[in-house]
Amino acid sequence: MHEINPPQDIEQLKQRVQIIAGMTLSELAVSVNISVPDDLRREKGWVGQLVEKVLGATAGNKAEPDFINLGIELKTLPIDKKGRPSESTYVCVVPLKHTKGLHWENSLVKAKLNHVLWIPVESDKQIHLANRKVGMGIFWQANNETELALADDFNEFIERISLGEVESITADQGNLLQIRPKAANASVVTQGIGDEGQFIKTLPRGFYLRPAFTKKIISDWRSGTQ
DNA sequence: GGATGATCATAT
DNA sequence: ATATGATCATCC
Repeated sequence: MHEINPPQDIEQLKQRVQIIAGMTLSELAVSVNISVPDDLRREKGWVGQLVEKVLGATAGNKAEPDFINLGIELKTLPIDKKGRPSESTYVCVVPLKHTKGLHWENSLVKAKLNHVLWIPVESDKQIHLANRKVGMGIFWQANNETELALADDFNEFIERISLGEVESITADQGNLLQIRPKAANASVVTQGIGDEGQFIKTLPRGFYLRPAFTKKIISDWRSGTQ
């Protein structure tokens, strides 16, 4: 089985997206010669990594959009039996130091969310993982209003982090974005800024998109208003 | 049932 | 330790 090359242009990516729409995860797994786990408990990123391979995304852990030549970020979106996103969407790690001069315009969050390819995937646990189907992919870009709202959230978070308030940020903050732990476990530490400006050891955090936000993305798409 | 905080696998 | 891919587990 050969590797699937990155799509050369967005048209080629759109073709691939159309081909996989309606297929099961089992069918996709066969096409790239990997096996389907019994469940996701020990392989939480399996669906995302499968779709990456199938669409020819550059596998890896680089802090940049998946299709770097197209400026497009790939995200699978778990969809429950009611047709709504069942989980939040991880965006990227939260910078906890070197926040000086960091703002929305030069942020990784903006770079990744500039253009997103959402691939809906059934997440209902009553459907065996292998039999869950992929939906029609959605190419999405924020409108001006949405981008301003994202920027507001982002800038407020960065301000608090700069002020040494990282440890008092909870998932309640933010309208579209939120900050939550992002680590193998609660004992992992990274360097951050403390309340007196000193370096501290703290839990790594990630930016996530709230389910209510991704829900609106797909409902807008379905109603054709985009 | 939904949201928050915790966690799992893998690569570098 | 840091980044990617996320979902799990528990509490309300």
